[in-house]
Amino acid sequence: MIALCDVNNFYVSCERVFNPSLWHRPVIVLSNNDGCAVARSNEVKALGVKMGTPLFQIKDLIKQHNIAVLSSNYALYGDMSQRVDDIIALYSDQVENYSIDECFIRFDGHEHLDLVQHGKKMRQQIWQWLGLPVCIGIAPSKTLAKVANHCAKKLPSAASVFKLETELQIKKALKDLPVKEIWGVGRQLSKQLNDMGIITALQLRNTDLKSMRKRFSVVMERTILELRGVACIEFDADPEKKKQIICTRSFGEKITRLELLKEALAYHVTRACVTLRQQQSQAQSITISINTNAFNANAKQYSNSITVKLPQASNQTNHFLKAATQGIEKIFRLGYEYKKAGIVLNNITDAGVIQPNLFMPQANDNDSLMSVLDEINNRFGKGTLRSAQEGFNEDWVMKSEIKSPAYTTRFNEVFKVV
DNA sequence: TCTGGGGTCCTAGGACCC
DNA sequence: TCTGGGGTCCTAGGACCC
Repeated sequence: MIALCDVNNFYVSCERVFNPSLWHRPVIVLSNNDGCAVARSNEVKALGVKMGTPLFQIKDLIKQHNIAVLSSNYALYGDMSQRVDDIIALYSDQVENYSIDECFIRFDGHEHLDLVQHGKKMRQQIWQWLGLPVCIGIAPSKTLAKVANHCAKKLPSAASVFKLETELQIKKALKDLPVKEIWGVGRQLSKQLNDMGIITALQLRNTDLKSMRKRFSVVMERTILELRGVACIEFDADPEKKKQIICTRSFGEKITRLELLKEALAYHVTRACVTLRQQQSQAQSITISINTNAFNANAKQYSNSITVKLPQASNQTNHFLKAATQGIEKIFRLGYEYKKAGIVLNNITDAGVIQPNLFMPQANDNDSLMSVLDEINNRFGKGTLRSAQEGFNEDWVMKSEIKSPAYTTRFNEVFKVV
C-alpha cells in the first residue's frame, strides 16, 4: 500500500501558523511578482476563485469579502516543508518527496499495522507540532492513493484519512469521479476521453488496455493499470538529481536595454549554478530566453531562445556567464519591451566525469574559487560575493509587496510576542 | 495598469552510423 | 534504369504535474 500525504492549502496554512488574524479570514497567496492567486483558503475556493487567477481580475471580490492577500514567502514554505518531512520520517523510512507540500509513503514491513490509525496518528502529530493540517490517502497504487486523498478531503466521515483497498471501495470511489480529476489526465486528454464517451474514472478503468495504448500512449496505459490497482508508476525514495535547472523571472517593470537583460540573466545564471554545484553536477549547455509581454495585445511581440553549448561540461558560474552573454547578444532585438528572461541548464551529468574537448581544452581550475564563493555566501547571505555582471541596478527585480517575515529562517525576523 | 515558476516523461523526426 | 535494413542519439514540442 502507498500513502499520499499533502498539506491542505499549503502556503495559506503556513501563513496562518504565524498569523492568527488569518484564521477565520479568507486568504490568498500570490505568485511571484504578486501576479496570480496560487494558493487559496477553503473560503476563497468556495467563492469560485480558480487556481492561477490574475490578481487584478478579483480586486472587487477581495474588497467585498475582506480577503487577506499575501506575497509568496518561499523561505517560510521551504522550511515548513522540511519540518513536515522530519515528522513523517518518524513514521516511515520509505518516503518519496513529490513536491513542496506532498509526499508518497510506503509501509513495507509494517503490513500488520492499521494504516488508517497510523495515518491519523501522524496527522495529529503534524498538527500538534507544526499547526499544519494534512490529508492522507492510502491505496495500492500512486494514482489510487491520489484518489483516496481526494476522498479524504471530500468525505466528512473520512476525517482527513481515507483508505481504498477492496475492489468494491475502489469502484465506488471511481464511479462519480470525472476523468479530469485523475492524476495524469489533464485538459487535453480529458477532452479527448470525453469525446469518446469516457466521462468517469470508472469508465476509463474499464476500457481496453491495448487499444487505449495505441490511440494514446504508454502513459495512458499506465494510468489505466494504476486505476485497476496495479502499481506501475515507480516509487522512488532517492531523489534523483535534477536533469535540468531552470531560473526564469518576470520583471517588475518592462525592460528595453540589453545591459539590463544581461544583468537579469547573470543573476539567474548565478542562482542556477549554485543549485548545480549543490547537487554535485555539471552541465554542458545553457538555453537563454527572452519574452515581451504576451498578454499585452497592443505591444509589439518578440520572444526567442538560443542554446549555447560549452566546449566541455562545467559547474563554474563564469563559464555560464560567458555563454549567456554570447547567447543574449545573438537574440536581442532593439525596440521591444521585455517582460521576462530566463535560463535553463541542460545536459547535466555528475561532477568530475569529464569528456574533454580535443581542440578547445577548458581547464576546470576554478573549483576552489567556487567553493570559497559558495561558502562565503552560505555564511553571510546570498549575493554577498557576486559577479559584477549582475550589476547594481535593480530595475528588473520582481514585485513582492505584502510578504510576511521569514519567521523560521532569519533571526531578525523571528516571531515576537509583545 | 495589473497575468508565476520549476519540473518530468514521451514521441516523432532528423542526422548519423555500419 | 535499378538504390536495404537495422540501429543510435539528439532535439523540439507536447502533454502532464505541483
